[in-house]
Amino acid sequence: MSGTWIERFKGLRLLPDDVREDLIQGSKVVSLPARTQVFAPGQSADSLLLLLEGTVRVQQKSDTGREVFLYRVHAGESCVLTTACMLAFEEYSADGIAETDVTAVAIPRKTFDDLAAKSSVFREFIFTAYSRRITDLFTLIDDIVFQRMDVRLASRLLELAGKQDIVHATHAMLGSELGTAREVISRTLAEFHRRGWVEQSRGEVHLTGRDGLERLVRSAGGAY
Amino acid sequence: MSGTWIERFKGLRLLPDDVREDLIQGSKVVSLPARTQVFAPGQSADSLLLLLEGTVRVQQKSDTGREVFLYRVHAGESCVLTTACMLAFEEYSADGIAETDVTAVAIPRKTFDDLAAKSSVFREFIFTAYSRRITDLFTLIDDIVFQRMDVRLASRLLELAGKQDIVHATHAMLGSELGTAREVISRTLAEFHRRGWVEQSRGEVHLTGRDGLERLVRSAGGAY
DNA sequence: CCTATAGTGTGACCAAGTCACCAAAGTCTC
DNA sequence: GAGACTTTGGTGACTTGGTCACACTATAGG
Repeated sequence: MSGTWIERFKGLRLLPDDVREDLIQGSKVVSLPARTQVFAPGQSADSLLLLLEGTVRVQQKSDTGREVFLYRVHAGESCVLTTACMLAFEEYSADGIAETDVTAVAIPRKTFDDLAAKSSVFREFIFTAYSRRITDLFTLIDDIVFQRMDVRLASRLLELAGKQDIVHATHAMLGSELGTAREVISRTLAEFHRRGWVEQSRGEVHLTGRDGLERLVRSAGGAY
Repeated sequence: MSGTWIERFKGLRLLPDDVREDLIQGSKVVSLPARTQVFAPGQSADSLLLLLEGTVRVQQKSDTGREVFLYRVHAGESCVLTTACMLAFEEYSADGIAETDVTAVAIPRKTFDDLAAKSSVFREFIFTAYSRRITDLFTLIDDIVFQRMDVRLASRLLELAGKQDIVHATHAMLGSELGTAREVISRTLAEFHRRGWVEQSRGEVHLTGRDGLERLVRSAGGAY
């Protein structure tokens, strides 16, 4: 009973065998191509998704037509907030878009409720996922309110680059990630360039001075 | 079995009798004086609170020492986020303060988990509460990012005034509610005064032209 | 009364969002 | 390849909002 997708989720490894069986039987693995709308406001979700591969971008459309980036779901995480909706029979206000090709486990409402009743390990898994997401939202709010844009941009660039030294994103995309205007990104990147921290070309940013960016982030007590 | 506090929570009225009994036996009603710290970061919560009387203000302390107001829990609602922490064994990053004298039902972890296993009605109650809170947070983020301060202040004044025409709060308090500086509140209120919408005195704001405020809020597609 | 303190008012300045453009780099079509 | 169109990035002028410094005023407590 090892080698199933369950092993990929730390919180589920401790599930007793019979519950595992239920979970595997009662759910199915699905694939979605990049740029699919995974869920949308006004469309009541009927499954909880656990991501196996790819990333999903969750954002909120404002009344004014603009969008705020809320968070990104990575492989090994779950779209908990879909659950919120699923269980609360409430309409969702955020929408999710597959950023890459995605494979995920879809747990339908019925299976979910059965497992929540049956297994305390499963309950804990769900609540931990919630908790983490909510904490992230708190951090996001904090950032938006108190953190300077240059610090937030530096931090996000480092995050998006990962181990590489390049970020593939237009200024407009970066602006939407941080909930700010493209112009602000352009100006801030120009400043970073002046300081020798980045080189730019169309649609990409090369990090040529990570340490500068890192120092900036640290100096502000940032999260990364 | 009517006339207990359970009746005050819509989502719990449908609980079967045996579960009600468990809930009442396994929890207790507590009272807290105004300004008590209900929960704090770094102090792992051991009960879920359902508010019977009073209000609790939930805010997040920033690294930089300032605070962001997150939301207010009213009578008939629950401190769900405490739950997140409680169940996830994670440390909480927000803190809650009783704004008034408060009475609440405290459900310890053990009871909570038993009920979650036993009753689908209880599970739905919990998830609905979560869902509502998360949606509120989304709306908050949206407001912070896209809404003008004058609209937000007008909206908040109307909300705080309720059916009365007076708000008891200093400029500093209003500033902290909206995550902005006292000076901004002073200036905006001065503007509202010039337009004949409010009169001010020390520690209070009289709404003398609700319609003006309401028009401002509506004109921006506001939430109220 | 006098003084401390909490609450409020204001001006100068800076950071960031908005608006209106323009310029440069890629794409498509013929 | 030439020309038209689209996407992306750059820039200046202006507005809003946050920060800092400091002055003024009401009120509570001696």
